[in-house]
Amino acid sequence: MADTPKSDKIDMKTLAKVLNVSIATVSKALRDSHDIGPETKLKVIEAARKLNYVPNPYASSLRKKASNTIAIIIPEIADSFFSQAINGIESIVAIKKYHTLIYLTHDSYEREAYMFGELASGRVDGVIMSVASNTEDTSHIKTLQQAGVPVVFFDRVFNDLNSVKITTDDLNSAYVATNHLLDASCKNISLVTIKGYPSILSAREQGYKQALAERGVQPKESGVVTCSNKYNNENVEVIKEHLRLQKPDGIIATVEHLATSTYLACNELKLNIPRDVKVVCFTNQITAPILNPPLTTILQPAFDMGKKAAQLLFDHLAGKAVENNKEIVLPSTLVIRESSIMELLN
Amino acid sequence: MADTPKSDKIDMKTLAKVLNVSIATVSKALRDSHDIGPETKLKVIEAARKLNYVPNPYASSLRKKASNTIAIIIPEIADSFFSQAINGIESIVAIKKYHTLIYLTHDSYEREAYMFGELASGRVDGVIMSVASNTEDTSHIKTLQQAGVPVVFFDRVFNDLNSVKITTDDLNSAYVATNHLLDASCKNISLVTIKGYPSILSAREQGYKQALAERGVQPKESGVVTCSNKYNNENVEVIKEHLRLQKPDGIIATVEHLATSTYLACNELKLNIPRDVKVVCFTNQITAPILNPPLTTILQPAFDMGKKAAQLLFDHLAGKAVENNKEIVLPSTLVIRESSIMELLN
DNA sequence: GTGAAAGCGCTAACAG
DNA sequence: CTGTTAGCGCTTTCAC
Repeated sequence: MADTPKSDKIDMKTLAKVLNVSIATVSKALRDSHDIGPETKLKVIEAARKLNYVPNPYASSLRKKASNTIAIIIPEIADSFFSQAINGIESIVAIKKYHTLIYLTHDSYEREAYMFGELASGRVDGVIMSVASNTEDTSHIKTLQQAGVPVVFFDRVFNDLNSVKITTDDLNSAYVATNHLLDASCKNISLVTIKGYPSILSAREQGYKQALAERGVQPKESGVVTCSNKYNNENVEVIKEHLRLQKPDGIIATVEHLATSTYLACNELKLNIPRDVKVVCFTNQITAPILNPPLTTILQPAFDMGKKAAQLLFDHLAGKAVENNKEIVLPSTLVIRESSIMELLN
Repeated sequence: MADTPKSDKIDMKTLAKVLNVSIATVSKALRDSHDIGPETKLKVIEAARKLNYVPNPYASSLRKKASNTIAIIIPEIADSFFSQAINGIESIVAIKKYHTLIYLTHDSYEREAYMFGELASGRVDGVIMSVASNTEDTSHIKTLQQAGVPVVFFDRVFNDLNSVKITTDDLNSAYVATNHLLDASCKNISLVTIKGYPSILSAREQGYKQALAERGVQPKESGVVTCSNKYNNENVEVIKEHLRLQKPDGIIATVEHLATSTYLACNELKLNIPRDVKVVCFTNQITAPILNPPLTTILQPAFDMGKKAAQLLFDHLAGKAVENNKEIVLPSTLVIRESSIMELLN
């Protein structure tokens, strides 16, 4: 009834019949095997092209025990860091002519573990991932690794796992950002952050505290504002409350969407950025320069992190010796704009 | 040498052996077939769980001629519209326990056509796509459809193709935006846009021109600024040039990254938004309210478009009668902020 | 250089 | 209710 007239699928068998050769010959010719004569090869390839032959990937995967597919497992996608990282991964995957399965954990350990389960039995040849914020048990990851599937981590990594990790210098970036605010004569700097995220946000918090301590400021717990993971109005309220109570003159926001919340909170309280509060945020959003005021950011090398992760995964798949516990740290850069500058430019 | 001790893959055969039943019984028990006794079923499921059995997806796909996988084919991913749409798609895919392959065309017809080729032979059960800007020939799409793979379009669609399409009311949104600027007493409104994108940007251009015409303003060609597809500095120069020559007092930017370019161009020329130029942009970026000034946007229902596209694809896959040429139009909304407002709020 | 045959792991008839 | 059997479409020894 539907108008989808199944066009006659042509497979190797029919191809072989048409060409009056064996199916084995077709297979070898198409994979450019050394033991097929050049004319035969040409004939086969020509016929395949003409008849629009497309090999069945699953038959081939089943036989070869290789899927030519990788998985990307990340917490979320509507985030410029992750989407730029995907671009980096894709830049390599496309060259290798692999396929990419994408899975979003929405920062849930349960989903992450479920997804890893789905990847057993050869669905993918390798995995690139950034772990969910509430993942503590890593057995799902280990199980997959033990099954022979390499897992490369980027951004949010697990240090106790024996595998390649691509990170950026979170601790140092926060350290630099904090010092930058101190240099801009902030006396009371707060960190606006999110619960969880073991590896990465705690590194940022450490960098922040370390910088304060070195400058003789005792970091107090009340300087850390804990927001929710989701982009919502609640966070604006939490930050407003903090601004009212603690009256910080500097804020470091540790994740992208908290920039918006922080700006809105300041606006609603009629606090001027940077005069009353100076702001720095970890974000890759392209709108940073046109915010009110232009936002000082810690720009992460998202694309390159994704690209590097993919490169190392493919090195591993190609059997190249990849140091098992390799940890690559790509630098983030502090891009200074008006939101953290002392003297207004006018 | 690598420390990846292939754990003994356990398959149905070994599972059957352990349980002292036939392999068929195992298969049926696991798929909850009606003709297996409840105790046997339990025994099998229990053993499978205990031995950590995971079915080989490719063997099953090969046999069933169904992959439980769909493909998303989109121009780019570092764009809030597309990443939010993916979230919408994923919200359904996750429920259906399907898998998602993702392909980025980078707006290239050649890559798009290549990717469609890869999808023949059953790699996916269905496709959700937004076409590349320079795709004119649709034979690659038709070929896949004729092979029985349903293709659902969203956002950038082809009208001559016989399939489900999810769009937003681009023409009307531009029409509304233009009228909004006219109401704000703009006399000389320009459209900042991009070459190509047959379906969607031309609809926006039409809406713009139609609104002008109805208000007795003859739209002139010089009112349309053509930028490049990529986010770069060149676009800023093109827009500056236009601002200098045409002195528009209103600008409608048709794609997300042109908001940044337009703001930067105005800043560099020291043109005040909204006093000298009022700006409206098609964008879903969450930073719109904190720009300088807050940006009036045409907000597209990205998540819902993706979700609806996925729902209809699964309806089709489930054999439900889906009207073949169904076209669903979800409304965009004009969110008015300071960038297009006549009187400053102070 | 080419072909026959076995089988990857699973599902679906069909018998019993 | 359970088991036997025949493939899905491809790759890969191993004979010829």
